[in-house]
Amino acid sequence: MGKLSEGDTKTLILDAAEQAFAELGFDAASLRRIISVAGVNLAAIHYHYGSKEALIEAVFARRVGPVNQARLERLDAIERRAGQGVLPLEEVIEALVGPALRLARDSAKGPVVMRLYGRTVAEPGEHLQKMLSHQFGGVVKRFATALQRAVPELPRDALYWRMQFIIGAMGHLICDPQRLKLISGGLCDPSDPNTAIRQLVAFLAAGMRAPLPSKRKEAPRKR
Amino acid sequence: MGKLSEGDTKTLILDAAEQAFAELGFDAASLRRIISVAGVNLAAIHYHYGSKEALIEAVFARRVGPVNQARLERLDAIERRAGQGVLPLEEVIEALVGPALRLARDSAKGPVVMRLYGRTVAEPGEHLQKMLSHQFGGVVKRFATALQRAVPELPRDALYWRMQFIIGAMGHLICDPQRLKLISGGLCDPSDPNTAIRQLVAFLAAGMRAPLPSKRKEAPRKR
DNA sequence: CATGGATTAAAACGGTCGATTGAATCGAAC
DNA sequence: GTTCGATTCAATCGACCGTTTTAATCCATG
Repeated sequence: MGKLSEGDTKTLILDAAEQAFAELGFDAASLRRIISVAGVNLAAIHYHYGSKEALIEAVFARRVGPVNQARLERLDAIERRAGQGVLPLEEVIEALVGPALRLARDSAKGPVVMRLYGRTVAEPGEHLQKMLSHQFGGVVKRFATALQRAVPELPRDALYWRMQFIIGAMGHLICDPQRLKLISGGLCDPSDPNTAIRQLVAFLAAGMRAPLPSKRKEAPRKR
Repeated sequence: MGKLSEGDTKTLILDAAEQAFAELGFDAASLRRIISVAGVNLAAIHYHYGSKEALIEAVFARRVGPVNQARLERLDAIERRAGQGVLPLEEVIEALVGPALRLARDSAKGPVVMRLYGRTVAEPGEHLQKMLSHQFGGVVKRFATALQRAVPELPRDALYWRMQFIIGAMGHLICDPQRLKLISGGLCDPSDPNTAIRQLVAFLAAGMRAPLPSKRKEAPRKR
């Protein structure tokens, strides 16, 4: 039972794969590049993981598992504290976006992990999408009911629309932090998770509390 | 001077490539699949476009150009109407997200175009990112100043943070409309651009008007 | 030291990719 | 009707991909 973790081939592969996937994307990152960075043999990947798809899943699960667990634990605490009453909206949103954004600070990997994490959402391919549904399905369901309890007067269709907006804003911030620094002229530093979380939670909570859009005025196109 | 447009090889390639890129992603969509759908020869792609990269750029530019033009025209009209006063926030946001979301209705292609359009944001690769900066740089700058004029009391750093959230929410909605229908159990129909725009604008406008996040309470992690 | 399962190493397999070549075909101008 | 540039075609190139195979090496156990 190898309990060796430093220099362990399996972990070396995982680290190099994570780096390569985040930098180049899942398709463009070849196994040969990964093994050259990891300093191991090509066949080791298939020996330890079986296939490239399984390697992708392993890389993904290592990071997403703890994040989703942290999300659910925070949500548990919030619900326990609130009892039967309404849930505090800001805290629910923070439980959803906080652990993901904080991943950049907790891990020595830094922005690399963020890009990997956010990129998967937009990636095509049946395999990745199945994996996403499997990994996030439960979390999405739990937070849907939690958000409903946080803004009880919100109709269900608007709730789902706004959840989609939350996921999009969070995912884009996670996926591409460099663009923010670029367009802001260096004014905003996306690698600081505390500022990012504060700004994001304030924005999203206000969005969740927005009055319902008026039904009419749907096609005022010139004529 | 070929003014023939129906059955034109160049256009056939462009249409098939757009379809394939949207469905499979830029890397996974091979030129051989594109030519088999278009019913043309493999060499025709290189004859008319020179390379796969150039083809991607052509596919992208055909759709993004008109969208960005529509955005700027709408913004021009808003600024003209407002004179020196503050700009109406909802209309500025609608000018930014409306043309992109409406692309699905205006084009016969439907959701295919949406997925292509949104996917590029999250894609890695130096070439695509250069292209993005070139295509969107001006639009981002224009809308940054316009949004500043719409919420004058907002500090500049918060403005850029919130612009990033706007782009993320819009991009995710454009990129992956199916997930919304899935998680909402069919309650929300993302292919209806009017509803999508109404919901998105209401959410984003409220987010832009959100009070500034409090500075403290930044690390209450257990200890 | 000998042994046998676990791990690593080197080499090759079949396949697909983007790109290129050179000949065949088309179509308008003379 | 011939000519010539524009376009299409089949065939192929070299490179790289993920995967597999087979042999060498390690290492705890008897």
